[in-house]
Amino acid sequence: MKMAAGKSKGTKEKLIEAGLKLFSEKGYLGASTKDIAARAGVAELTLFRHFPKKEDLFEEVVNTYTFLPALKGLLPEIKEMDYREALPVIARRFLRQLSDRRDLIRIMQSEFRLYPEQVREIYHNCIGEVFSTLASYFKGLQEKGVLRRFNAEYAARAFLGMFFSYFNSREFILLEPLDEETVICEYTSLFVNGTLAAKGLATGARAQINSRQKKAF
Amino acid sequence: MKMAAGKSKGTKEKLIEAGLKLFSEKGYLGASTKDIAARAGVAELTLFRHFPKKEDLFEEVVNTYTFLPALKGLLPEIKEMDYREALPVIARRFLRQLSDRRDLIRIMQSEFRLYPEQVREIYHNCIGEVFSTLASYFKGLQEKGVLRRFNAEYAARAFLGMFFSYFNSREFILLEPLDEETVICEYTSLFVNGTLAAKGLATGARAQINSRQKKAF
DNA sequence: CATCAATGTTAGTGCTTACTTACTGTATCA
DNA sequence: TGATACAGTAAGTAAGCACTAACATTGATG
Repeated sequence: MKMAAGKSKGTKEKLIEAGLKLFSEKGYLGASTKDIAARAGVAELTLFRHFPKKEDLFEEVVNTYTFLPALKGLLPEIKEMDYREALPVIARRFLRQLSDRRDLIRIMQSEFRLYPEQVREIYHNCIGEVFSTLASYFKGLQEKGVLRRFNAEYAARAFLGMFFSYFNSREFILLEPLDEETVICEYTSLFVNGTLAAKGLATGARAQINSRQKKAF
Repeated sequence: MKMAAGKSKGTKEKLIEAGLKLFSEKGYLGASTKDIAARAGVAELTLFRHFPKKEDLFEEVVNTYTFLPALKGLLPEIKEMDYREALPVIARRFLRQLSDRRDLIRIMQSEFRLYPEQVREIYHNCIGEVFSTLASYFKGLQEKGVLRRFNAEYAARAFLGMFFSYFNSREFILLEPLDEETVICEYTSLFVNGTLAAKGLATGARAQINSRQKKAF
C-alpha cells in the first residue's frame, strides 16, 4: 500500500476546499478551473485527474460540506435549562452553524435552481430536520404547560427565520451589521413573550412553572 | 422629434425585461447577450446599440426594477386598524411586494457582491426604509401604551425577517411551501403575543419579568 | 535499483463569449 | 424626395473557457 495515497488525499482535499471558496465567491460559472487549481496550489491538469468534469468537483464540494449538524446534539443540554435561557443558546448555536457554513450557504442560495434534484433533496432534509428538532422541543414544553398553544412547526420556522434573515442581511446583503448579542437578546425576548403561557395572574404562577421545569428535568 | 423614438423605447424596454428574466434565471454570467437579444426578439447587435456593454444593460435592469415601494403608503390605512388586524395586512403586503419583485430579489441575493457600490447603496436604502417605516409604527403604538417596551427597530427586523425567510424558503430554496395565509396567521399571532402590552393586573408582572430577563442576558 | 502512482509542464483543441465592422432595409418627416 | 433614426444581416475578432495529449519529474515502496 502506497502512502502516496496520503499525498493524493491531501491534494484532493485542497481542491475541494479551494472549490468551496471560489464557487462561493464567484459562483459556479465565475470560478474557473484554472483559478481553483491555482488556489489549491496544484496544476490545472491535476484538478481534472481527480475530477474529470468541473461538475464533479462541484458535487464533491457540496457533498463534503453540506452536512448541517443541526441542533439535535443540543437538545438534551437545553432541556435542563429554563426556557428563557434556552432560546438564546439555541439562537447562538444556530447562528454559529450558519457562519461556519457561510460559504456553502451562499452557494446554495444563489445557484439552487441549477442543481440536480438529488443535491437539493439532501439540503431539504437537513433544513427539515432542524425545524422539526426545534418544533419537538416546543411541543414538549407545551405539554408541560410552560408554553401556550400554537403550531410548533410554524413557530420553529418563525424563530429560525428571524435569525436566518439577520444572518442573511449581515453576510450577503451586507447591511451594516447589528450586534449579534443584542439581536439574540431582542429577538428571543419577543419570542419568549409570544410563546410563554400567560397563566393569567402573574409572576407567581410563572415562577412556579419555571421552578417546576427545573426540577422535572 | 421622431416618433420612431416610440419604437426605440419599445425595444429598449423589451431588452430590459428580457435581461431581468434571463439574469434571474441564469445569473449574470449565465445569461448571454445573444440569448437576451433573442428573448427580446431583436438582433444581438441591437442590444449593443442600446447598451454598449453587457454591464450597462445589467445596471439598467437593476435601476428599473429596484424600486421597492415599501410600506409607506400603507401606514395611514393601518393606523385606523386594530393592531391585531394590522399585522396580517402588513405581512400580506410585504409578501406580495417580495413576490412581485421576485426576479430582482433573486438577482440581488445571488450576485450582490459583484455589484458596484452604488447599486448596493440603493438597495440598502430601500430595505432600511421598510424597516424604519414599520419601526415607527411600533413606536407610535408603544407611546399609546398598546405595545409594551421593546426595541422597535429590532422588532421590525424580526417581524419582516420571519416573513422574508418564509418567502426565501418558498421561492429560492424550494421547500414544499406552507400555506401563505396560515403562515401569516401563525407568525403574526406569535408576534402579537410577543409585543402587546399585558392588560390590567398582569402588566406589572410582565414588566418585572422583562426587566429580570434583560439582566439575565 | 526498479517500479509505479501522483504531480508538473507545455502546448493545444474546440467552443462560447462579449463585442465589432461594414453594409442593407425601412419608416418617418421636413 | 431625401435626410434621419432606427433595426437587420452577416462575418468576424480576441479572449476565455472546459478539457486533452504527450512527456518529464518526483518520491516512496518493494
